[in-house]
Amino acid sequence: MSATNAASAKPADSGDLSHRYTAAYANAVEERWQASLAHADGSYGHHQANPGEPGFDASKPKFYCLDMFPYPSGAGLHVGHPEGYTATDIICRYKKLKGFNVLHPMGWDAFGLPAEQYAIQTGVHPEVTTKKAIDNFRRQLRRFGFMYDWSREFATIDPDYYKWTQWIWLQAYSSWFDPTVKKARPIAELEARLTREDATITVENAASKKWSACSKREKQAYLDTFRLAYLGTQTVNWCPKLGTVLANEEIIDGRSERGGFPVLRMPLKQWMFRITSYADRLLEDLALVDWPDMTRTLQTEWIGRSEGAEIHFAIEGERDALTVFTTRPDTLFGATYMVVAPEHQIVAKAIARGNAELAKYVDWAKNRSDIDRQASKEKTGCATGLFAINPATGARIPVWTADYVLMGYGTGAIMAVPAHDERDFEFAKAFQLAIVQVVDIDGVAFTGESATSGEGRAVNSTSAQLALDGMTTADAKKAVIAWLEKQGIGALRINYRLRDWLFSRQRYWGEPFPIVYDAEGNHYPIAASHLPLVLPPLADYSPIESDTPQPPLAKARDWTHTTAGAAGVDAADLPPETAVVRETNTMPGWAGSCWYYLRYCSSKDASSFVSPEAERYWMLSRKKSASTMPAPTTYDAATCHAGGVDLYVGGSEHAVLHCLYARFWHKMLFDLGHVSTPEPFGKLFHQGLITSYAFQRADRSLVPTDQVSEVKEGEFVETATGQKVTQIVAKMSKSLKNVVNPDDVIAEYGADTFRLYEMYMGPLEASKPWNTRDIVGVFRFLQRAWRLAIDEKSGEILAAAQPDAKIERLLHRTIHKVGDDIEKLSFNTAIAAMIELVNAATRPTGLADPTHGGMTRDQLARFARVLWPFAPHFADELGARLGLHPAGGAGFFGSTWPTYDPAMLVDDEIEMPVQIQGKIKARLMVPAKAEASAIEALALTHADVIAAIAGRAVKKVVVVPGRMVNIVI
RNA sequence: GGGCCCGUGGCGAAAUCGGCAGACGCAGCGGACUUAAAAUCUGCAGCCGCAAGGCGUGUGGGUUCAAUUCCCACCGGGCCCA
Repeated sequence: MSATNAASAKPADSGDLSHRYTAAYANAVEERWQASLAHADGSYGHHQANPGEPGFDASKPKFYCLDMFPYPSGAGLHVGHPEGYTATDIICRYKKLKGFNVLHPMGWDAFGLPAEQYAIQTGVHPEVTTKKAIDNFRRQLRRFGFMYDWSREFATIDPDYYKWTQWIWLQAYSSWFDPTVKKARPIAELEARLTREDATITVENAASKKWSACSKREKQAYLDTFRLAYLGTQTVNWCPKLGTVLANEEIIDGRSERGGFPVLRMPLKQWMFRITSYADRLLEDLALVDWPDMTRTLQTEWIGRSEGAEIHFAIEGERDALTVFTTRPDTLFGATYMVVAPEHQIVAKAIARGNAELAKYVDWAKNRSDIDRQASKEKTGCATGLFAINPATGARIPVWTADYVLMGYGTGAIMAVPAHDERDFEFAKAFQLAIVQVVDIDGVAFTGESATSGEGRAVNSTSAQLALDGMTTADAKKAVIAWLEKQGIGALRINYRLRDWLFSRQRYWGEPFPIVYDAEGNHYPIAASHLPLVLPPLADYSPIESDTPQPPLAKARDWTHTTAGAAGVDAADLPPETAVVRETNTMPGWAGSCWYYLRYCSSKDASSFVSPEAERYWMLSRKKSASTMPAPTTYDAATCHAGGVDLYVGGSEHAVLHCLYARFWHKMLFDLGHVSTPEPFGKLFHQGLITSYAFQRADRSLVPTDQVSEVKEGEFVETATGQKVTQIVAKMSKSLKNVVNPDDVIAEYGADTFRLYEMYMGPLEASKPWNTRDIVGVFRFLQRAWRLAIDEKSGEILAAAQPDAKIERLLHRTIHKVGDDIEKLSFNTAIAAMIELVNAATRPTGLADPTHGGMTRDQLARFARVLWPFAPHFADELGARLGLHPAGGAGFFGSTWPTYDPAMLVDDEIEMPVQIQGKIKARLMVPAKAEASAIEALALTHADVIAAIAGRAVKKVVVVPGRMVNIVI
């Protein structure tokens, strides 16, 4: 038997295949390599040095690859986690071989409700359960062999981390958005300017006062209206069940995103972020990043910029006008009534005039939950008894209130144009209000039976004051706005759907705000030198039952009641002995994830939230077109990438909230000079959801997987009843008993097989069902590759002495294709290419010289490096047995990606199909570089072609060199 | 209701500057090896048909020498926003 012929090395009858690549063998190999990454100093894994540290190579380009860090739940890793993590691990290993400095960190998003709820039930501190969950997650991630730089690991609950979360919040608190330069600036600059100019400001009760004449309190109140983090009274979404208020973003169809509980609206004083001041930049800068179109669209819609007009309607008998926002000022003549939200202050005035019916309606409407308000199709409302004047027509129009107008949108009041708005139309019909057509839409007749919406030409829109008839919608809008501005009763206005971000939560398990209040309720920041403000332990975590939200931290009386000096308030602001009370709300779960990618750059830095040098190195880089220029020191839009992180991979469920919040924080930090780039994430990618199979009865109810049997291929019945059920794809869930535990899969096949399977399932971005039966395919691939290289009896290398020309050629192609596919994140096709190579090499019958099958040691060494990003333990083991590195330690970590010869990618001769009328009739072998005319001549003289033409006249011959020939007759 | 995305063998999928549809894997069927099975190797395999051949990328149209790919309409599924 030739030792060069791996495939014919038939296994002996039994027993002594002690080096066969079985699951147990794979597990042993993997665990040995993983154990060797535990270093003597207690650290683990591969460390990537920062600039200035020993071992840092400044000549290499950087690649910062980020995974969305997980929330460490008690349930451990889900199979969905390793999907994205394997993808980034492959790219990072590849980039490492390609000569990059690679930053690939991991950490824990560890504040949040589940741990707090568990604490409420058990009394165990959330930190205890969370740290236990983190330990388990870390163990699982290491078992996958991901090459994270564990020296940079942290959790958002670490005081050393949230110290800086609090610090960043203080930056926002001490900043304002200057609209003239469209960026954040220190509020001290605003204060200095007001002092310098001795500006006249508006104080309480709309009185005007010189800055120098203002009291300290008045100055403070004025500055507070500018802070990027400010205390605002908002109608909030109060969720009694969760015991907290929620952001608009956390509510879906009137219920909490988490848990699906009802949400009530109530006014409350809360910490807010003035994210709306960044609306335009958040919108514009989406053009600077390489993100999925879907995600960009979602953020654009979420910000919801709309151009229109603000119009002030005079109210009979009232001093103040009623202001509305409309995107269709051109329909002003059609405004036949007005509607305000029940919470609108003008309603209170109307009630004060003694309108009992109105009071009754408002009470009823206010007590309706958002669910009821949105669910009811029937229009409800009540006339306020007030009348407004339509400035265009001079007509008296009634002011109504209705719950379909929400206080949170626009100004909480609308001018109703029933002829051209569906909801206004229904309302007008229900209450017999006038309907006047003012837009003639091409091809759509206005019948009075329904509203017509869209653009057209103005009709019925001319009065002594204003003439619009005949104008296009766009022109009419401009004309109306110009007229409103001239009259001083309105103006062009840009409105956003985006609201300011409610940042307070009535929760325990979150970052405390570094702020205290004096007896009068004035707020004072805690100096940075007193951070972190550590979360105090509690004995009882349960929510405080109350009509109003009561944060659990209020129970920590010893902590909340302190003095200004002890808390760390600047003595210039407040004498140190002054009694103060701490803020008892905490920050939401989003806080920690808004900047964690920055902390990874220098996660142990004690003197700043991120070391400026490390931040600049990892976040700032040149565009490809400017790659020959020296490394940048400051951002330059023409030559630098706007986004810092080179690749960010995570689920699309974070496409709006997390990715919008992080951008907002990043832009604030950018404006204040703390980070180098205007955007945090250059390229964003969403991996698809891993689903599972489930079974459905005829009535569409679902049956847990363990209650179903397969009677024959593809046919399933419910075991208990014998009734037929259909196999469908569904989300993994405990109730359906179709959740796959990664630990089990690794035990059965090894981590390398798990990694390969998830990458081979399909495109990374696609949602795909887990099919346990398919795993064996990639496992067999590894077994075949192993057998190709290793003698299963001795464990020694089994290599060909001479390279086979065909295999060498295929190897070059594989190196090329796998590298290309990794860059495109097309891992399934990369793996298919490697399988083809191994199949060809293990099938000596297909080779030119069957006695020289398999691969040489040199070929195996190149193959191992191609496989390494995907199945690192396997590849490192193979590398060690080939003598390329020691059997343990870094393996191929410091190696290079194999090169290929472009000449090997093209064949000398290729097969081309010849079609007649689009049907293939013959196949032609032609030289790869043959001219079209030569191919045509060859085709027309081919016997099968002549037969197929059967003497008919050839009208046209289309030759696409390298592709095909089509003959038209 | 509006917007976006997706429909390819029994299954996961591949191929889209328009150019041989179904690479690769699973499941399936046959053969070799084996007392047998597993494992391995090897062959077959879109559908109809003994074959020649025909039909095939959700359905119907269109553009083109040529359409999974581009355009229109519809059907089905998903996601987001109302």
